[in-house]
Amino acid sequence: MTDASTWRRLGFLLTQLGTFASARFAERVRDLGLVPSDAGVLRLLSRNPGMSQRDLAGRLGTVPSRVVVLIDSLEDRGLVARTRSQNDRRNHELRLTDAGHATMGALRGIAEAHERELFASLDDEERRLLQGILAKLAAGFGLDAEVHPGYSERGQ
Amino acid sequence: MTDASTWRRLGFLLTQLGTFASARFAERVRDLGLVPSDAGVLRLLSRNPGMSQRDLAGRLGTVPSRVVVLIDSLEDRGLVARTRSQNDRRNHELRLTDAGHATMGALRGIAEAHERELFASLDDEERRLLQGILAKLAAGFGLDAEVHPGYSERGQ
DNA sequence: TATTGTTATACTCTATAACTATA
DNA sequence: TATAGTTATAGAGTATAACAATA
Repeated sequence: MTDASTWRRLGFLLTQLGTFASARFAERVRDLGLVPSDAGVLRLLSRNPGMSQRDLAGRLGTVPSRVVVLIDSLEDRGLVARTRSQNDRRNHELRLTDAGHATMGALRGIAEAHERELFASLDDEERRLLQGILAKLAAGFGLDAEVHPGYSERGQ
Repeated sequence: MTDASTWRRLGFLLTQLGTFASARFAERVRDLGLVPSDAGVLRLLSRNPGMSQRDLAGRLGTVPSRVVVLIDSLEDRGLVARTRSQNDRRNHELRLTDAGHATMGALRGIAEAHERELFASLDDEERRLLQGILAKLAAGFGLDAEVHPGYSERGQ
């Protein structure tokens, strides 16, 4: 049995490191002129081209009116395009533009550099163990493997 | 060498799980009528009674004006008391009231239950490994062992 | 009548700057 | 003149509700 101080420290560490990792990622994407929520939207649209705003809201766990603001901003910067669906003209189909795909490519590079930086102090065995344990925890809590958090309520 | 998809997944998992853990902790402390930032302040004051607001701001990584709001709220609820320092009447010495100590006790119980819930799916060996790896990472990034994140800027 | 997206609006959180009281 | 704390204020992010277009 693990003692109480270790019990306490584990959740604390997870929260601290998760926050640290997010903040560091935010710094990096800012170099691309993006905020973290932009990055998540681009990622989701690159994998699911043609998604409607409503689908996107559902997937991100937020409300449609928030998606309007997110997409307005990305559209203004020429990274995402809205086109009216021909099947149902109420829908907007969302897709990355060419510039959006290019930014998405840069984002992949940034994500990889981010990972390398974060886990540079671990050896291969430690990384493998950490990956296994964190994946087990995430699966247990039903976390969506494609969606970054931070689209609803206030982050804590 | 670990392959690229594993690299990527690790930081992603850390952010997801950290956010999940914070959100779950926020739910639990809400049962005590607190928000997470209250919990961190109570914790710090219980270990450092007599702290000034300026010291607290520095420790939390935020600005003095934010501390005013945090302490106002805790004082209104009778959990923290301000007393003018006799050495330097510009300073407020901050201390938990009796009710504040009682709430702090309840908070310890909640923190422990939180840990048990989060890591229930792991066996002792996995917990030990996770603890070692996370502690190594946190130390490498210079994270303060006593301070929860979330007092500056916006959560991500 | 129901649904998609939009707008208007309000609320919370946080930071900056000006202010007061003490030193 | 400098420092601790406070107040006023402004900005960002997010949600709710009312609305227009389409089904």
